Amino acid sequence: MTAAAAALDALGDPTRRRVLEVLSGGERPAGAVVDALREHGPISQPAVSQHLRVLLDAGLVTVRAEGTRRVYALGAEGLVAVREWLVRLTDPLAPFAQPLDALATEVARGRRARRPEGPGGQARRA
Amino acid sequence: MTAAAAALDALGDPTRRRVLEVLSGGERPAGAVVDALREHGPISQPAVSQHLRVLLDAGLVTVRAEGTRRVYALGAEGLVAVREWLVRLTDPLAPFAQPLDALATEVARGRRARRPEGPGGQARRA
DNA sequence: TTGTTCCATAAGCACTCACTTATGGAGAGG
DNA sequence: CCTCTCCATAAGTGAGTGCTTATGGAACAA
Repeated sequence: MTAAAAALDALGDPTRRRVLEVLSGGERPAGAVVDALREHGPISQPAVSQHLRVLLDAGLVTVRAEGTRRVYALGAEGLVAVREWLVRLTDPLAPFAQPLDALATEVARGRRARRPEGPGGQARRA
Repeated sequence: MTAAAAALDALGDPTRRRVLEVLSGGERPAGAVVDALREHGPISQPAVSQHLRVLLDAGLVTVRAEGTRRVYALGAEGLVAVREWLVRLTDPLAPFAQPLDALATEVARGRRARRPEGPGGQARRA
């Protein structure tokens, strides 16, 4: 939910997406990410560091200290949140996963389509 | 690719995400989208129209003219592009989908090459 | 015709945010 | 100790963009 929001906000930036694509090749220290990004165009080390911070806060990457290096890797938490948000959008049944029987009943019963009515017509809707 | 980039850029805005969530309940004319968004806070009709345009360009929604109304619905094109981008990130084999035979060969050869024995052998490399 | 509804576009503005340079802390080694 | 490498943070700046109000076109009704 709000995790998906943070992740999708982070994915809104093309440079951050490229960082993730770099990390999809395996974990790398921050410096290696900088080098990889520089093959697509000039960018400063602090810029990459700031992007990594945003991705970290969004759960899209993880960090591990190794000596003087900070090794980054793809983070399942954020990626799963995005995937679930997408599924929820597409799959109309997902929000009703709990009362599954009630939903099935409604679907079976339901083909007599009713259009929303006019004045005062707030129909019974489960 | 660039379709995923456009879609992810569009998904970077919270208001646009809410538009998609509204449309996940079924297709709606633009005015109904405005009404739905207003339940979360004040917003102008042009603002929603501009967001719908961005979503349309990104393939995340489709439009259909119906009389004087413009009926919007979720667009598969953009959503699929995002899903595939996510899969490509996570699945390390995806980039090698083309030379599938070569990959299979490599896998088979790897198994043949190392025939570790007994209980003690733990070395497992990917 | 006139009037009304629905919606997109134009123009302008404020604010976010991605970038830069400068700086300093933490670890490894001489 | 000192030095070098690696990296994060601070501070400031410019461009992008999401918002607003104003406007007009298109379809339908009277």
